[in-house]
Amino acid sequence: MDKQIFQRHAEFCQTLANPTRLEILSHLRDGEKCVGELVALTQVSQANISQHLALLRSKGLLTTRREGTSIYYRIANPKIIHACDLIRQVLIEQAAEHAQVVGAKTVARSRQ
Amino acid sequence: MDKQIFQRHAEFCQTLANPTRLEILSHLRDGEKCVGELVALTQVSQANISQHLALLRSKGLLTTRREGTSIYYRIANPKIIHACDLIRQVLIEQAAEHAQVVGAKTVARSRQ
DNA sequence: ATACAAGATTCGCATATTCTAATATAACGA
DNA sequence: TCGTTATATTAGAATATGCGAATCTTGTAT
Repeated sequence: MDKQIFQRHAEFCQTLANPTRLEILSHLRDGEKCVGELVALTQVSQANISQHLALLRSKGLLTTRREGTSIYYRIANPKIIHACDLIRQVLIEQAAEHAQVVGAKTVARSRQ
Repeated sequence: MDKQIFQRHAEFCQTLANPTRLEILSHLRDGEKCVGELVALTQVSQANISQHLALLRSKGLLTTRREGTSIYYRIANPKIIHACDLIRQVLIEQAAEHAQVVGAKTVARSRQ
């Protein structure tokens, strides 16, 4: 089997496996933003935002553009957004299923 | 902003962020398999496969069925597969883009 | 009851990730 | 050139993750 692809796939998922990075992607979904804007939007420290941006850039998820002293980041490939949306959907479905199960159990308990 | 959703989304991605777990999901994509089969298919130690299966189950990605002493695992929600496929696609596109860039650079270099 | 086979769990170590604090760099204006 | 603003980088501590080795559970057959 080709373990290589699973390795790279895992690394990609690892890149998405951080709430701050997901929030950054979410803020960039409808257009580029500079670092300062992202800091303000997320309320996360500048250093930390910068670290996450560097990581996302190094993994090819973001690209940059300089304008004066500001650096604007934007999403490199719109499919990244689609992938995030799809995962979000699974998440919502799972939550719904879980609620159903909990609900069923509660009903069962109330009938005992 | 609702950080909660980013947190849960990140945890979900974290669950997918391991090559062995992705390989397990890949093997289960067309039907359930028991632990021993997965061990044989992946060539990973039984203890480790079991650990990964437990994690995937605890996160709601897999469900189980017992048959004698064997326990069969299967994917809980087919959308999980779709999400994996979409990420795989992004991965492939990125690889293609990267190859293009590298190719362009090589051409440029050869023209110097 | 005993033995065996299939899985699960626990422990401990090695490695990876994330964050904060401090510092560095780069562009710009006076 | 100097100061200021925007961003990047580094170091180090805290926490999380992944894995092998050993052990435990459970089901089944004798």
